[in-house]
Amino acid sequence: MSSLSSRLTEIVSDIFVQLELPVELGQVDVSDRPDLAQFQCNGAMSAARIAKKAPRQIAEDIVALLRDRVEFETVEIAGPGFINLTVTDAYLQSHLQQTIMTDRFGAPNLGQGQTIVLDYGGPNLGKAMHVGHIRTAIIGDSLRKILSYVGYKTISDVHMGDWGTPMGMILSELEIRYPNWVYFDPDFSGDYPQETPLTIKDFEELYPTASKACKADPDRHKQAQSATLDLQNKRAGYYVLWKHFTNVSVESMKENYASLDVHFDLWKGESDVHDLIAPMVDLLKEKSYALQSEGALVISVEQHNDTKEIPPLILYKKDGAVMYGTTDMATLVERMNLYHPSKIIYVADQRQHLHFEQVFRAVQKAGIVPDSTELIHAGFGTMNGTDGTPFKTREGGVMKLDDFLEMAIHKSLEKLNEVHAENDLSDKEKNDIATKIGISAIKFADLQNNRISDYIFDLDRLTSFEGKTGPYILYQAVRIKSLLKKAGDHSFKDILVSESNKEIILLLTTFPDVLEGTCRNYTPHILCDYVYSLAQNFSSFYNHCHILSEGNETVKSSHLALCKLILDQIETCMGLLGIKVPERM
RNA sequence: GCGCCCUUAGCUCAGUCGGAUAGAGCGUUGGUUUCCGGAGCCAAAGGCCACAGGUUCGAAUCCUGUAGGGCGCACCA
Repeated sequence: MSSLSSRLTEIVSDIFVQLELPVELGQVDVSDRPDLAQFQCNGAMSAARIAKKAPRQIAEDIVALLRDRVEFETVEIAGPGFINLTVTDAYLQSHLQQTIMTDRFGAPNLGQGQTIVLDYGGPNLGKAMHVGHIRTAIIGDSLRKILSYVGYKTISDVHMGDWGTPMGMILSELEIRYPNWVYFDPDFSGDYPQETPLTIKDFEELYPTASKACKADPDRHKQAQSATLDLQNKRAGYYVLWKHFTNVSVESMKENYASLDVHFDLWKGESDVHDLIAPMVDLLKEKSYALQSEGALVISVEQHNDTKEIPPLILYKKDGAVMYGTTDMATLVERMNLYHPSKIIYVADQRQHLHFEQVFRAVQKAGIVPDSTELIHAGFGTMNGTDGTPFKTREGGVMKLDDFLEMAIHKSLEKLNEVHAENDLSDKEKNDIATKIGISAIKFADLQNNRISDYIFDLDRLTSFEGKTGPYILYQAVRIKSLLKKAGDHSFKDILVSESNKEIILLLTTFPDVLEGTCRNYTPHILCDYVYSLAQNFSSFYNHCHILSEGNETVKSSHLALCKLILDQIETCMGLLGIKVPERM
């Protein structure tokens, strides 16, 4: 770690050790009271109990040893025993140049090359993607980028829902509608048609109709379950037809994810691990973990110190079909074999928490995943509308993902036409910029919330361009780009610390801490907060300090170098959030 | 019934390992442009951190209880 506060922590910790106090009490943080000092250490107060001395006395002892250090401008004690620290401008400047102005802004290497598998897609085959799929994609893809940046090798998997009951619902629905299709003729033995009988349009209506019918009629539901089982047993006609709609569906998903600018390394699904299920279950039977219960084959996941009842995970339903718990387990068999990851992170709705707990316990019990691999459910809140109930469009339906994106982009385009009324941008440029702005608004609005709390899907807020938004940050970055262009050729060298830029330089030195904090609980909102502060600080600096008219060449060059550094930081942070910065806007 | 999560400004949310005067954005009110891009900047008003106890030198943060809300609990994902 090479943030400035972590450097100071090293210095102060040494002194705590010298005084035979616990090393961790030497923790130095950015001050809560910038009017008093830049940094603070609260350890003297905690040490009082251990050392059985007055906190102020301990603070005095520590401060006596700190005063000689060249790093500090002032070292003071305040209140009950806060140690307030302010560094010299020279030290601040050298730290800036030696760590923050290096290739990755002092980013810590947390991953050390270890592998992390991320699972953040989960779209269902045969269903049009809607706004409900947006959170996992945005959060997951951002985590992928952030974790790669701090030294992990990441592998992301879209993990499609392609093997469960919804598949049987669609197949049975088609069989009811088109009983004469060859796919449904059990005696058919020739070659099935190469051409798909279905288009993506068909799916918009097909699944909702089938799902509704199954809910209303138990017999219809049984039919769907039986079709699911037949598919899982790879009944020829079903399987071929399923392949057709897999292809159609995946193509459309790829378009959706491409317009969101979300990437996956693997396009796997539940069905891909089908052949691993039987051997896995055999092994579980051998170890006596798989047991018959109420007609189903289950694995118990209770533990003796449980404070609650936790139901067993069902491996095979009584009709012999598998559910997603089983495919999730088998997927872990595959992931362990192929990648040996140190962590596997599932970015999925918090409502699935119990499911993941069951799966995690089951694979740990079965020895499929060793203790050395951490399994994490990074859950996020339920998506509600502004009235606090599950989100619906004004017409009461689900909002399709591409319609939503289109809305945001369209709104950006309108704003762009206002600003660039003189039409010095081509339509293509405008569309490109509007896309970047619209996507930035959506992604930033989503990521800036702590992922665990429920999510208010507020269209106006998600596509707003003012205040704490993606477009605001883009705007600041674009202003810097414009400024640097106007300044002409420059070699960026030293950044001189002065009163006008000290605050922003101090902020820049916290970047390594920000990354560390973001990765601690997989919460990109911490990074959002940082990049927003940075943009805000820049904007303030920009308004108070006229750069191009600066007469002193050294000062001007320093300002420009700082602007360049801030721009690079903003672009990097936004990149980690999955947001691209345009040249103009 | 059991369990998990939540409750912070009018609204939407931050608040990391317990630290000093709890912060943003929106909204409201006022100011700001002969000058680098005003999607901006400066400022003000706005808080019983749901409530009640407890632990602590110190609690929005930890513990217990209460109220309100959300969610989950065997063949859906």
